[in-house]
Amino acid sequence: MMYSIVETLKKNQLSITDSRKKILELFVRSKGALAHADIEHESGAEFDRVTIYRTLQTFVEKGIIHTIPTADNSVRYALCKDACAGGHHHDDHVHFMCDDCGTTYCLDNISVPKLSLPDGFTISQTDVVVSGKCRKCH
Amino acid sequence: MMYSIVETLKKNQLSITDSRKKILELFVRSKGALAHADIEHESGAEFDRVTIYRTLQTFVEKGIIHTIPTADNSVRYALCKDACAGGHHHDDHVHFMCDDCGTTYCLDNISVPKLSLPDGFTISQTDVVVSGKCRKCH
DNA sequence: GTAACTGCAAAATATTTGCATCCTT
DNA sequence: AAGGATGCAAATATTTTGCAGTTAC
Repeated sequence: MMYSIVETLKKNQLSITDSRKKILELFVRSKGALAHADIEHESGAEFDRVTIYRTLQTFVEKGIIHTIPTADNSVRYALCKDACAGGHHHDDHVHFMCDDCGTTYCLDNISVPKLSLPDGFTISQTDVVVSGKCRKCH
Repeated sequence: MMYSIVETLKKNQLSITDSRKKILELFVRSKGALAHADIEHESGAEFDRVTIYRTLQTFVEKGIIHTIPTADNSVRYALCKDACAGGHHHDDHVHFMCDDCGTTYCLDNISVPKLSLPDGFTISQTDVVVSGKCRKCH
């Protein structure tokens, strides 16, 4: 399936700018999740740090990308599935982070099991963060 | 069951100092997880920021506390069960973070479901991060 | 042309490091 | 007494904010 950068931006009422196109393209091309620093480096330091911060924030608000909770509390982002768009991330995710190489995968096709919590707790979202060794590191 | 602050420190070959005793006591008394800032405030700003950083790091290394992956990537810590001690956190956890009040709970008695990942992935740890409304906020 | 986006400077916040002093054992 | 722990100062890293100039539409 084709992912159209420009379409995605338009669909979310965002103007088409260089930084948005290139940063979104990085996500589309990337297999794993990206941290702020990854974007800074992989884009060849083409944009200001601040622009990257603001672009990521905008993308998160629009539901184009989402943040990933990681075991080491580093901030990483990954593309959302179409279902996410609109700023509501009600889909449940499984994320995998490799202990060796640090690559973070978004395992969208693995379903998150339903949990039953103690009385008085209501669930709005469930994230599963798995650590271990990935394909490449075996 | 009784949790002995001093015993825990001794068991881990740590010298018994004021900051360690008081910070560990905060964790024992606290129902939820604590962030660096919580400790700074709740301890009455009694210790230097740096001491708190170093103490938390020491406790994590010794397996007395562990960090919690949160949906908003804020760094929080919670007491480990006895099984954790020794620096190996091989137990799987369910953590709950309230969208309203931010309180983070360590739900040790809820078991983490086993997942099957794609070929080539090996699991060392599974964290489940649940968001929603807690008891107090309903 | 206008509103939105970007870059630069700077502020605010968070974390780490070095070193002299103090405390635990 | 000796080694480790703490406090302070400062370096470094991260994130946010304000504003003027630029760009998309």
